[in-house]
Amino acid sequence: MDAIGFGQHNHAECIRKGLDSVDAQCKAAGLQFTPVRRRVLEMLLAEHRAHGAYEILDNLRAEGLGSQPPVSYRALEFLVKNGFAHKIERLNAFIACAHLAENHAPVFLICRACDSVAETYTDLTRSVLGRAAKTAGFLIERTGVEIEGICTTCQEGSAA
Amino acid sequence: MDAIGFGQHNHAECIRKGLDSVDAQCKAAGLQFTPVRRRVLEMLLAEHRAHGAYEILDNLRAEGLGSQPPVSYRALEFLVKNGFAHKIERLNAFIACAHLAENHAPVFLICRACDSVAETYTDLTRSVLGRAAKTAGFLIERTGVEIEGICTTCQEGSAA
DNA sequence: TAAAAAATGTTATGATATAACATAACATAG
DNA sequence: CTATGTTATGTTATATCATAACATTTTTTA
Repeated sequence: MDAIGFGQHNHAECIRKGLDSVDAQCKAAGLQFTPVRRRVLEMLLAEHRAHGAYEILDNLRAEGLGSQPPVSYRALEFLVKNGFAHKIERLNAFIACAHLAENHAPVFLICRACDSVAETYTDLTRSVLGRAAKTAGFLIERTGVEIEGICTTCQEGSAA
Repeated sequence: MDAIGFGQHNHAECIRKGLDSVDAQCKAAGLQFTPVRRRVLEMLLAEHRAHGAYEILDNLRAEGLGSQPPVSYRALEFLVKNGFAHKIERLNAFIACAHLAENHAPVFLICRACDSVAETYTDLTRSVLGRAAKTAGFLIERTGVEIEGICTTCQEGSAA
């Protein structure tokens, strides 16, 4: 139920901070952080792994917050659109943003052994990628970098 | 029917070279480059954009080469597994590899206006991404970099 | 408080993908 | 050249992921 992200941390704190931060950002931007949206973000924050839309929906249903697919998809869309969550395309699943506040080009490290997902980021304009795009005269609007492999914890596990 | 990739080029030549190269690689590796697999690769090579599995299937069906989803998915899986094609996760679609031969960490530039996809690449170990992963002690196995935006051609178009 | 805008509820369906098992083609050792 | 294992194909059925469309409710704002 822990050792994720990758690395130990005070997870309750991590959830609270995430919710508080989004709460504040929504107030500032005049966005409605409704019960369903808040609860979905809370579910995503609960674990540093990607959650499928139907998994989220099952939870919402159990709590009487919604029962049909559009409910979870809408909440997730809201979170993604406003930068509070990201979609991991490779997994068709969603994860809470780990770098709220900063404007960033997210990079995901996906462990195929334990399914945990860590988020780091890169300054795209200064990276190899940015230069490559520039050379091609390509106007970058959005980026997704997904790296699949084995996290530190799982490497240790198999080495034992 | 052209001006893709991004940039003009002899496209018939481009298709022939792709098929020949894969043909040779399969022979060398003892892989069966069967009619269905060859035809699917040819379809992918025909245009520098991503093709959905069902679009491929429709074509195969029209040619009497297969009629059920597993047919196209299997051929695509073969091509992807052996590095002859890539899956663009963001589009749930497939594209012929533009850098056969070289061992590369592909980077896709996806134009949301004309749907063309250009493939470039990065040396992952030396890039920002590689360093980020290294810091986290993450063992990289596969990478996918997808950049969405507007290609040169389409920028010119809207500026006119 | 009326009108507009945003969010939610609900039905239905579309789009993507694979499990599972039967059959056929191919490879190669005897 | 044929038995055996392996790889590829055919086919049915179903799992999984996602959204269009429209009715209703809530919230915002004029």
